[in-house]
Amino acid sequence: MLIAEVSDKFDLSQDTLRYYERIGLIPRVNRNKSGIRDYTEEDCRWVEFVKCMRGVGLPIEVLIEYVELFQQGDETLEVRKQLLVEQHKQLLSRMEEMKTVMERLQYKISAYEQTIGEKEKTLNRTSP
Amino acid sequence: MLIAEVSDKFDLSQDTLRYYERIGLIPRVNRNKSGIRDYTEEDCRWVEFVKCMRGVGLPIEVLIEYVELFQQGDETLEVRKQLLVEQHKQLLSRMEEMKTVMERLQYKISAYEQTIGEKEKTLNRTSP
DNA sequence: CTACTCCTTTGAGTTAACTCCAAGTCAAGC
DNA sequence: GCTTGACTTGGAGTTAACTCAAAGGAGTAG
Repeated sequence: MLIAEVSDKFDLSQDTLRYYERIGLIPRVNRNKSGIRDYTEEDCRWVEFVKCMRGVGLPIEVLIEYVELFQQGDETLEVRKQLLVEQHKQLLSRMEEMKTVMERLQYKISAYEQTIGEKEKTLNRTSP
Repeated sequence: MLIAEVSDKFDLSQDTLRYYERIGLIPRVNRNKSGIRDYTEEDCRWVEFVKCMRGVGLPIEVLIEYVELFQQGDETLEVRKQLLVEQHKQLLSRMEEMKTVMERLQYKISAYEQTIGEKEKTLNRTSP
């Protein structure tokens, strides 16, 4: 698969794809005889994985570390698992924070509705 | 309240507090006769509000707009409410995304546990 | 062969959100 | 009166995460 197709498929610019590879956010992609990137299925899965994880804010350094560990083989299974567990935990606590903020927003919204409702009542009383 | 206290209270650097004010993320804080910021209770509530909302990723521009609308008075009640409703919606969809990512992580973690478990069995079989 | 398009690399530029710095002011302590 | 320290301002510097640009190679169309 060429970079243009991967770019379309995952809605990431070619520059971003090259950048991700450069900094080790995905493993190095093979080139064909003329030096052009040829993404395998597995490369695509990495791209998709990274896009997904970045999308919810997992730090780049963590993902880079994950790729590095992955490339070191089976000895790092446990460490990789721990890394995922830690990120899962982080996501959970961020979600909890978001939940309380959403409740706060909802409270404020209700207060606005209340206020607006009262304004309208006043208006109806004063304008015949 | 002096900037140093506000800085401590909300764990934001003085630079950040000044920056927030400069870009309109909080309304302008009054200065005393010698030009030094003197935060009122309301200023503090703004700081806390902004810190909270930024913490879950509400965009700065949106918050700036909210402050502007607020300062325009009661005519903007409805618009402000809509703005909050929209942000509430955004948070909800981000939370849904995070939830599916967390499920995915959990799935991966289980797969790791499985694999590691099998490795150990093999080890136990081969080492007396 | 020439032109064109798509890719390559290296390195520089951009944007957001701070963060730091220099020069200056003011009030308090000695 | 001088020093100290916390503050002021405007503006420059930093970092992360892209994003763009310049220079060049490979393969295809005319």
